[in-house]
Amino acid sequence: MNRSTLTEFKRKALSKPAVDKEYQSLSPAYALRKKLIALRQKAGLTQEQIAEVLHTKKSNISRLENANSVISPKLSTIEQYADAIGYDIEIKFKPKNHRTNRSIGRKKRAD
Amino acid sequence: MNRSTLTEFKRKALSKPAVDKEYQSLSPAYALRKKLIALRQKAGLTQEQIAEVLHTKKSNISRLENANSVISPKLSTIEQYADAIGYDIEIKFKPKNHRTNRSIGRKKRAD
DNA sequence: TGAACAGTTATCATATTTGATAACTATCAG
DNA sequence: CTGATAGTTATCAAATATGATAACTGTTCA
Repeated sequence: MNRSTLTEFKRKALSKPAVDKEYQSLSPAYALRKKLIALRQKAGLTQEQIAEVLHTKKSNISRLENANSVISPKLSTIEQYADAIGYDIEIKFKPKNHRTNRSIGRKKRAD
Repeated sequence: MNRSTLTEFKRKALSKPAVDKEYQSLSPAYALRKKLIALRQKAGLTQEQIAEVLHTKKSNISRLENANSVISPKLSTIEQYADAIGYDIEIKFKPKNHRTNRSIGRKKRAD
């Protein structure tokens, strides 16, 4: 119970490693969560406020936004979230063999 | 080889009541299914072929594509379907009050 | 007519998401 | 420190999507 300056010490000691960086940016699920968070903050809303609009709880909003959760949300859930922050959604399909071929990895010598 | 899938498609499309014409085109779920069907046929695949790739059954593919079903598919399901026909997906967010400013409504003086 | 093909629909079991609650960390301000 | 705010995580029950099977319609072709 008694933690005076120790608390401040610990909070800095344990910071999140930047493990997931470029990797998951390819995953639509990951990209989605980043967008959700960005748009919500841009709208100046808290998770709790969104939860209220959607008649649910903030913990559920957190789960939706958080990449740690391994859930794949329903389309309607994404839709509702988007609606709460004032957006419509659209699902775009882009051909897989779209070679952007541009500075994706380190260069490899073509032999 | 293209027996009459196109014919069938058209028949279905045209037999839809006019009610869900302009209406549901606003629904992402509806737009999605239309895209799924269109892209699959463009890829020259049958529901059964897609089912095979995804290790499932054609009835499930039908359910996914068919607007009659009131299900809201998971993001991962859409992803897998897209993958089977050679596409990646991306979810786009567009502001609800998107003033395209272009002949949508009458102009009003912004004072 | 009949067989093969493509898609639909119904049903059930299983898997997964979602909702609700509660406890927790962390930050900020008095 | 205390309280308030924002977000996270765990857990369980309830809701819903998905998988599998089977029966069905409609089309095409011989």
